[in-house]
Amino acid sequence: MRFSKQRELIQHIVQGTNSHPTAYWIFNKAKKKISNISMGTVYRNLNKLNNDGVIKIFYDNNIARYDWNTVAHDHLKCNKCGKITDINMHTKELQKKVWNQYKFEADNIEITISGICNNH
Amino acid sequence: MRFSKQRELIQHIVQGTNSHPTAYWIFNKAKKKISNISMGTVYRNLNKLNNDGVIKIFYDNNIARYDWNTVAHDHLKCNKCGKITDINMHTKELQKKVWNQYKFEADNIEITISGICNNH
DNA sequence: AATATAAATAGTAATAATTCCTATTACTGT
DNA sequence: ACAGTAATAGGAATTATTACTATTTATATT
Ligand SMILES: [Mn+2]
Ligand SMILES: [Mn+2]
Ligand SMILES: [Zn+2]
Ligand SMILES: [Zn+2]
Repeated sequence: MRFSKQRELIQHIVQGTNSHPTAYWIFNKAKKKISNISMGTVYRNLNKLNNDGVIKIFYDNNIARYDWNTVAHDHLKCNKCGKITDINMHTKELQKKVWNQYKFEADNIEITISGICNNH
Repeated sequence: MRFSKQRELIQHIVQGTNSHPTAYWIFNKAKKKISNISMGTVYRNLNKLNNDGVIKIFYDNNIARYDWNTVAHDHLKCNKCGKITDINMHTKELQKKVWNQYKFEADNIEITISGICNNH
């Protein structure tokens, strides 16, 4: 993979926030440094970085969000303030259970819990 | 809520399959009975039925799927054949854990597990 | 340093998924 | 039967994402 300052910037933006940003948020942030950057470039590079395991993509209802934290973990989403927080459920146990009960070879477990966070 | 034959048909379609269909699949099925039905009508009524607790909506990556089974349960998605199967994890425990550890009031827990099903 | 190459980008068009708008329709009470 | 009104239907609009292509840029080779 060839170097590109666009991809480097996009990676830095994702790695510089805990907010689990959307592509559009990243695009707007990137524009401040590279004013003519395009959405196509943002999406192309986010997917590339995800495929390389540099960042992680996940879906919040029907929109993609990007996460610098590539270690398996889960999320709490507050319905009041929209904040998405990292949590850790031990999914290894679920993985085993699913194999024992359903003979299903799980390679990805996503748990998204929505509700009301401790700020309210 | 006023009666409409469109909504009745949409409800019947969702309740008549275990395939966790998308809006588009439901739309195509509905067209066979009401040829001029529109996507807007399909979405509006699916959301209405979901809000009334008649059916349940969930998201498979970035697209909505609809489920006649309104009792809390989770899903296995096969990456080879695309089949989505119902499973039961005890989310009550997770709910408690999240409250104890993070003081987060969970009102919805969605677990989607992807991998390879026992047909392969 | 100049050149060749192949990959990446910008800009735009296309597609897919969903929501919004407004004329029409159907339930309710007279 | 009729009027009033709120819900509905269909299509237009919006949003999110991907595809296309001429141009630019990084890197390897001379
Ligand atoms: Mn995270
Ligand atoms: Mn189900
Ligand atoms: Zn909150
Ligand atoms: Zn399968």
